[in-house]
Amino acid sequence: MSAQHLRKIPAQDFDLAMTLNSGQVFHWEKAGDGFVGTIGDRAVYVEQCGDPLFVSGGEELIHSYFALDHPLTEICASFPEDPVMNAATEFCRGLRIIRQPKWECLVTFICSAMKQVAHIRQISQKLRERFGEAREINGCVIYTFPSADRIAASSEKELRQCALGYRAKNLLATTRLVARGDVDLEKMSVLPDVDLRARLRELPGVGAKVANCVMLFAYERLRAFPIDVWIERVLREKYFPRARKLNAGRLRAFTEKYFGDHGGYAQQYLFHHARMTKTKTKRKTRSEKFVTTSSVR
DNA sequence: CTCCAGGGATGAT
DNA sequence: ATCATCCATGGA
Repeated sequence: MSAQHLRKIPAQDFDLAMTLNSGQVFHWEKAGDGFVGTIGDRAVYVEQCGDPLFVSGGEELIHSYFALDHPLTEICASFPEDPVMNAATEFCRGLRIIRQPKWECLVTFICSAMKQVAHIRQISQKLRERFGEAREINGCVIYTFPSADRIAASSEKELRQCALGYRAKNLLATTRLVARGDVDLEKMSVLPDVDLRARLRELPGVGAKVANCVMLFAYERLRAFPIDVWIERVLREKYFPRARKLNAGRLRAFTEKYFGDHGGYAQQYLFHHARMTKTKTKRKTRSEKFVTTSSVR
């Protein structure tokens, strides 16, 4: 795309590439010097050169989607002061929690159960290609995220062809609740955190973790603290290095009080930092495993 | 080949 | 309330 067709958006304290690659959204693709993707039913191109963004596809929409109005300095200043949190905050400078469409976010995280980020991207892509609408931008063909009505008109068999596996049944059940109007995701915006979480968890395929992801990434509930295998590993290794009887309830109680009003942001920084700095440990030999496990006793 | 992944539903204690 | 087991699929 030639530069004169792009509009400039100021974007201080924002890292576009890190935000899109931090495991909160899964459909953006590299294109030229930037990324193409959809925001709702709009196709968008975004690239970052220095601080500002250069975009085509609707400046106000993009400004809101990437949450450029979030006071990132204040948010980071609200984090607890400890070495683990400080390292993650330094590493994730410019990473923002974006405002995703609710339906799209809910479906994506129902599909995320026991899946690697790379595979969630594949599932998202297949759902879009099969059920969404094509859009063309910057020489790329991309697809909108399909509506609840469109997915409700499909079958479990069709969904399984998108590599959904056992998640297909839950996704279809939740889709039908939304398509029939039994659940109104937009109206749920007015609910306080506790009630919103409870309502989300009534949906098939939505447990504590997925509910918190949807609250954080689509309902802008910045306290919501999803605990997945990565975060649980960080908490156990870094914050409770020698604790026994550390169950889910105990972890939840700790995270809710320790990480504060922007716990969701803190969680995302810990998550991304842990994933990006993971050391590809050489697989332990049988004898090493024996020494390790026996020394724990 | 094996191991594991941004977990949830279910049933047994 | 808390815990064990099963669930599909594919990347590493």
